[in-house]
Amino acid sequence: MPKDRHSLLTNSNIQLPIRLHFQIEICYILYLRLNSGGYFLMIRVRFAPSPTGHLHIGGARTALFNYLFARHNNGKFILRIENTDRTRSTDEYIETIIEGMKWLRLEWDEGPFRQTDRFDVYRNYVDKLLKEGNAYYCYCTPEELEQRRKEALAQGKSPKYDGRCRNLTKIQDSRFKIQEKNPAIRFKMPQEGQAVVDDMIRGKVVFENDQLDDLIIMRSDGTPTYNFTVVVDDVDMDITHVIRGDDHLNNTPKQIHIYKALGHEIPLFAHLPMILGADRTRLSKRHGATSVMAYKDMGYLPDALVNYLVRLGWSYGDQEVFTREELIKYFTFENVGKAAAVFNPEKLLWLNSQYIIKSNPEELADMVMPFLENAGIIQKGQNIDRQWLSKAIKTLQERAKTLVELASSLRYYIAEDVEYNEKAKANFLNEKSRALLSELKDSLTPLSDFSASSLETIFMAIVEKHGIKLGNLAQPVRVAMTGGTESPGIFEVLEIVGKEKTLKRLDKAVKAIKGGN
RNA sequence: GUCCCCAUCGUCUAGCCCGGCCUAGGACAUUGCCCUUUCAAGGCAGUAACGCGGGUUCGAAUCCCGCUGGGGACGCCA
Repeated sequence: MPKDRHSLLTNSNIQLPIRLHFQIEICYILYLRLNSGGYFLMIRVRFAPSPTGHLHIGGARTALFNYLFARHNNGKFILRIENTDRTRSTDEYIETIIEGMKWLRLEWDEGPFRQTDRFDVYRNYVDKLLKEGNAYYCYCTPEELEQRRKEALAQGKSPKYDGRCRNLTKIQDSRFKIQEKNPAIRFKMPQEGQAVVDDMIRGKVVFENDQLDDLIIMRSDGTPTYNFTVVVDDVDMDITHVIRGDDHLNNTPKQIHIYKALGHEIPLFAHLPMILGADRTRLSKRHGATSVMAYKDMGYLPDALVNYLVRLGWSYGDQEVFTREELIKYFTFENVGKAAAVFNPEKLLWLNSQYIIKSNPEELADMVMPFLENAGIIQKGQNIDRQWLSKAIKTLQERAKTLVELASSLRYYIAEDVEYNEKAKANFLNEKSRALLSELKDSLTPLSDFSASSLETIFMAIVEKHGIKLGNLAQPVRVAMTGGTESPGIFEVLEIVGKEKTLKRLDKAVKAIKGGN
């Protein structure tokens, strides 16, 4: 296996078109297969969230692309928790992130690893850099640095670190140590030449090294920082492809130099375009729900959310709806776009309705239970005939866009009684319909086969007898049965509600009209 | 201020690499019609986009340059 697989990709100094670049990458993989006696590159990717908040839409999309890329290539997907910021990271957030990943079925192969468990590893690498002259102690205080940054910005200058501790003499250094100043440790960034990021989405992105500053890799309290730990972990975990948000593109040249200082080959990168809110700024709480679990609570199906998220930046011709298997089969970075995407809740809602239509009623019955409890339609632990519930759900599938809506429509099937919508009552429960409702009730009373088809026969007989349209009978019945004017076909509704409750509700409607007048 | 990224309907996108099959396709939303016991679902039709300016070329959404616009990054955050 060649030591520097990257040289194959970076030797050419022309700007490669992306797709050509891609072909080279594929050739490279084939090359490995051919030249390594059956061994071929095992793709290893990771999702590395910081537990300073819930799993949000953007993070979930990043996780999803990592997952799909790994599965498509029979590689490994690793979950790593980046919690070196101990002041903001919490275990609760670690749990909710894991919960979100599980809900979306983004199964990982290794981990979750926590960076806080790996501090000795980072310490070793820091010592190595220090010993080899690639890092140095910095005695500037955060306050001083903040002050200088402000000044530079005010003067319209770059807020880059001025490097004043970079070349301290041994004497100066030990003088500071005697003063018991706790130093941070900075990485010595090359100041000449360029760093080239090899990106699967954007091609080669060139940065001038003199733009880069000596970043802090270890805080004065001895904890390591992100740009350092991310490289150490990716090296340690043999990550071959770093797939993450666009907002990290600017960090990448710095990380590349750390890879080099560590003597490790550089992975391939994929910087995904951002997800924006309706105002085209970075998606945040201001734009509505951003946490994945909030969508669960709003009655979205995980597969619908996954399907929506994948289409933010990725496409496969004109296809909109994908099974998980199709996603894995079709996913490549060749079809990932470069432009940021606006999160559109309406399209997500449409996809969700499509997924509800496609689902088995039995599956929906399971999924809707918590929502029924939440809405107080059934009590916790209350027994409910699943077969009957599935039948009821079947009539509602194409009418409910979320599980919340589904639960709420289920109310008139399950509850003992219904409450009338005022407008519906005024429009349909009147003197004219009273006789029809009463007649229907009488016709239904002796009926033993309470099925939709035999109910239809009875309805049609009444309609014909009076020379009216079916709607003239159906709408008042609908109000009597559901309290409102919208429902599945009236015969199905009656069949599912059942004879006993149907008669009761018809009776109540007739009485309501009498009482009302 | 500096650096980086991006640019097709209101939104997600196809087409761009390899210029002509583009009178720019699909989807969401929206409007109208059909179906219909209501509401949906479904079907059909409509409105709607290559940011601007220069090149290159017989020919540019597609290649090149500039501009404009948008986004992101510049932490002892990740």
